[in-house]
Amino acid sequence: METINLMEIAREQIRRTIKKAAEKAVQQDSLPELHIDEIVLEIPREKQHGDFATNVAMQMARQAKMPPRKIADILVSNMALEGTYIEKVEVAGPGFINFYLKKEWLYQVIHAIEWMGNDYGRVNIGNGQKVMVEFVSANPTGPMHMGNARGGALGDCLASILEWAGYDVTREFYINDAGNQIEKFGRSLEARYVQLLKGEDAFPFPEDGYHGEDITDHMREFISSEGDKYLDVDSEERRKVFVEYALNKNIEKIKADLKRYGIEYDVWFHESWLYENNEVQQTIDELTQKGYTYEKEGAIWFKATEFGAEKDEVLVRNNGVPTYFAADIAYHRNKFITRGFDRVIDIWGADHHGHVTRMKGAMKAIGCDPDKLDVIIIQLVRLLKNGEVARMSKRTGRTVTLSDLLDETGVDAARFFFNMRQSGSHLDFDLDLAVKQSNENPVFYVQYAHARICSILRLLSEEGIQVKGADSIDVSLLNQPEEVELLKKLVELPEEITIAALTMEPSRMTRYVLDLAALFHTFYNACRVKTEDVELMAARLKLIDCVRIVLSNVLHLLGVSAPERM
RNA sequence: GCGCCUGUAGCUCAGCAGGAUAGAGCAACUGCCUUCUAAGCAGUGGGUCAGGAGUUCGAAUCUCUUCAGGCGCGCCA
Repeated sequence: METINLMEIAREQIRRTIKKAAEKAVQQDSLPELHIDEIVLEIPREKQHGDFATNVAMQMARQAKMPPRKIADILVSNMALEGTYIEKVEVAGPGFINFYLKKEWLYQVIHAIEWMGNDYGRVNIGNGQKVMVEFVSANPTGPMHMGNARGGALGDCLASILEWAGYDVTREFYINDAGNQIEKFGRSLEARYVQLLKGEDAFPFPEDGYHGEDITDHMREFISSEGDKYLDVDSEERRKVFVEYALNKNIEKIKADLKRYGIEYDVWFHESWLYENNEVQQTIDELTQKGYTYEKEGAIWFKATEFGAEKDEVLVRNNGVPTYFAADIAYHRNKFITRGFDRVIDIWGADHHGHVTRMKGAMKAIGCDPDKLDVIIIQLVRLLKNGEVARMSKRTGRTVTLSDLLDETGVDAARFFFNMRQSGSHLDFDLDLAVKQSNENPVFYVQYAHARICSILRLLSEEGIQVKGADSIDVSLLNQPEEVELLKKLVELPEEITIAALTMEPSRMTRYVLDLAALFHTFYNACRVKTEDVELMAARLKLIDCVRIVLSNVLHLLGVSAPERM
C-alpha cells in the first residue's frame, strides 16, 4: 500500500539540503571535509525555533575545530532552498540551525488524509515481516485477573500498531493445559468433589492446591448434573473427568471474556499439542545432542549458565515429567522453526521476568537468534476505589476479575486506561475515574471531541452543507494558530505509529489522541465552523472532518469506540 | 547476598539513541454559555528531575555510587 508521511518527506528534504550545503562549503574550502553518521532532526519544543532543528554544527565543532555558530552560518549561507518546502533557515542559540517550513507543506496533510481515509497513519516499516504477539495466556485453572486485563489491552493494541506499521501480525494465546499445574488442578477438583458430598474432613485438600472458590463452584455445578457417581471411581480416572469438565469451562469463559474485551486471537495454542506431537521430547533431545544438558540427581538439566543465566535449569524432573521451562523452549522452537516467524513478542507479567534470560539463552542453544524474541514485562496493576486500594470485588467478595472490571467500567475505559501508562511502570487504575462522565476522564474527553465533530457535520449536513474535496477548498484560509496546531498534529500520526511500533509502546497512541483531542477542543472554542464566510466554512469543515478521521483511526486502533453522539 | 524495574509539581504520569526557558492531566484559585454539545475553553500559582560524583560546549537523559520502593533468584508456572 502506498503511504504518505509528510514528516519523512520534510526530513529528507532538509537532510539533503544540509548535505549539499556541506559539500559546497567543502569545495569552497570554507569547511574541512568531515563525516557525520546521521543528521539528527528534531522538532523544537518552542514554536519560535521553527518546525525542525538540527545540531549538526555543534556536532561538527570539535572535528572542524571551529565554533559551532560559525559552522552553522557557513552551512546556512550555502543552502539552496529552491524546490523544497523550506521557507527560511536561521542560526540560533549555541549553534542550532532552525528550519521553518512553508504552509503548503502543512496543507498537504488534508490531501493525504482525504486520499488515505481510514488508512491514514499506516506506514510500512515492517515490510510484511511475520511477527507474533503472544499475550494474556492466562492460566486456565482459574479466572483472569488485572494483570491479564492489562496484558490484553497492551498486547492487542501493540498487535494493531504493528499491523499499521506494515507487519504481518499473528495474535496468539498459549493455553497451559498440560503439566504439573493441571495435576494440581485435578487434585484440587477431586478434593472439593468429595468434600462437597461427604464433608470437609472426608478428603484432605492438597497442600499446593488451588484454594479459590471457583474450584468448589465447578464441582458444585458438576454434582448438580452428574451427582455422586464418581465417589467410587478410580482416582486417576475421575480426576481426568473433572479436569476435562472444568478446564473446558474455564477456557470457554476466557474466550468469551476476551471476545467481549474486543480481542480476537488468530491462534489458541495448546501446550498439550507440544506433548502430543512429541515436540517437547524432540527439543530436549536436540539440546542433549548439542551437549547443553547433563544429568544430576536423577533430573536432566539445561546448561543455562553457558548462555548467561545465573544458574542451570531443570528440564526433566527426577520423576520423568518435563518442566514448564522445557515445554516453553519447545513452544518457542515451534514459533520460530516450525512456523517460521521472523519476530516473536511475548508479553509476560512482572513475576516472570526472571524467566527472560534463560529463555533467550535457550533460544541461542537451539539455534534461534535471541534478538528476534522480545519479551515485554508488564508491571502490576493496583485498583483504586474511593482513593483506596481495592483487592476484592464488592459484589462477589472475591478477587476482581476481568469480567468484573468490564461490568464496572466498560470496554472503552478499560482498554484506554491500561494503555495510558508505559508497560514498565506500575499502574494505578482508578475505578471511580474510569466511569466518570466528565473532562477528568480521558476516554470521554477524546470520545467527546469525536462526537462534537460529528455533531457539527450532522448539523451542517441538515442544512445542505457537505464536506468538499480537498481540491475544491482554499486550504490557505486555515491560518489561525489553533488551525495550524491542529494540522501539525495531524501530520505527526504516521511518525507516531512508527515510533510506537519500534519502541513497542502503545501508550504513545493514547497520548497522541489525547493531544489531538485537546487541540480540537481549543480550536472549537476559538474558531467557529459555521460562519457567513462560505469559503472559510468549507475549509474548516474539511479540517474537522480530517480530525474526525484521525481520531476515529486511532481510537479504533486502540480498540475504543468512536461515538457519533454523546 | 546477587540480578532486574522504578524514583520528575500536592497526586497520577510524559520527556530519557544528550540540546535552547523541564511539560501534561488532576487537585487549588480566577474568568468564559442569547452563537456548531460547558462531557468544553482561557488564565494564575506550583520543581533540589531521590542524594552525590564523573563524562561533555551542554545531563532529567550517559557512567559510577548512595538511599528509598517493587519484583525475581523452586525438580512452581
